[in-house]
Amino acid sequence: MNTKQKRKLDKIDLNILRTLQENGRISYVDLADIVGLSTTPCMERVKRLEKDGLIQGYYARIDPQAMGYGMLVFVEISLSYQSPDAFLKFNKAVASLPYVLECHLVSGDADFLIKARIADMSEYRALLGEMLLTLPGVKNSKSYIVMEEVKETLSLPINPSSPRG
Amino acid sequence: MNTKQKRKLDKIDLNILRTLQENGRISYVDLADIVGLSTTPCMERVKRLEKDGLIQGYYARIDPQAMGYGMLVFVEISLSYQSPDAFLKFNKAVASLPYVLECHLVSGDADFLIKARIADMSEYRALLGEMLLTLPGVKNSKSYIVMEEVKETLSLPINPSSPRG
DNA sequence: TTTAAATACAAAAAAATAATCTGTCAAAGA
DNA sequence: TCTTTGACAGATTATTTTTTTGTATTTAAA
Repeated sequence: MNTKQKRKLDKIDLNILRTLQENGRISYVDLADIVGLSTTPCMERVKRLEKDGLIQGYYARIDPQAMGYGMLVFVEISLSYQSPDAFLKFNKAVASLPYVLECHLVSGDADFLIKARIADMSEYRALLGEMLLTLPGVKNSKSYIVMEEVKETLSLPINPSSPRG
Repeated sequence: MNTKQKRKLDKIDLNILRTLQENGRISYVDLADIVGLSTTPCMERVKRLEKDGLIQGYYARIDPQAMGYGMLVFVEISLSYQSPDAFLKFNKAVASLPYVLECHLVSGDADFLIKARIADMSEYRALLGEMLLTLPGVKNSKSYIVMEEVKETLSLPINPSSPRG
């Protein structure tokens, strides 16, 4: 197993996670202050949380608009054959597409749900026509073009009762 | 305007953004080394990129599974009335729901597309029945339950030709 | 063309933080 | 009780961040 937690997460650990989740570049000094520890044990906890895989990485969020990705779109994809091999091939192909930020295998009407950022309509057409629809085994697609991003966050609700699993 | 770029982004800026996007906690010393500057101008650039809104924040990614959010679901929501007021009310209500990580106003069959993480089926039922479907003006919904997360990243493709806008 | 102002940079110095080390305390088990 | 283990604070050292200083280059005005 990858996520082996030898020790249970206590309130302080959850506080650390909650804080880093919102402020990934906070100093250990400030973090220690927030969670009520001195820096040494605070840092030890962070390192352990990283090692145990609870903290999966630190990322800066870059303004998509400013990078020329003014358009956000979700695309449903259905495959002709739902064989394991077809799924595997599709997975591999789609994961390497740079515009594709997310791809999920879903139950329901479609087979895959893809989230992609592109510059504009012409790039969207290119993405769909030249990249997605030409992937192995694709039958059809349906797109949801985002008109307004109401909410977008990575932050999970972390409170004293988490984790609940 | 919020994203006022007084200066155009050069190759070094893009390199900084690309690096921070993947490693949000890198030190300025190391970052400067990567982009080929000394620490002072490197840090000045980062500060400016933050001030100008190109860097929107730094975030640690926490393992959802370990936090008790083993289930990922996308929910399409249609409203009965597509009035601006109805949208506004729905926006406000859904943005405050903790399980909802994303909510987008979309064109296409549905009105909103929501991404939510919950613990399990019973929490999903509660989310749908007690939170989403009781929001003002909701007509109906359709869910895509994620069986496998093929790809999930925040990283935009940033190369020397970006931004292209 | 020359001068002045602005910008970007490197290098050095100061301040702050990260990382390591040491010792104490408390809990768990022999 | 004694020992071991784990978590912690405080001190120390190493490293990084931040500020300061000075230089080179560019831009705009004289």
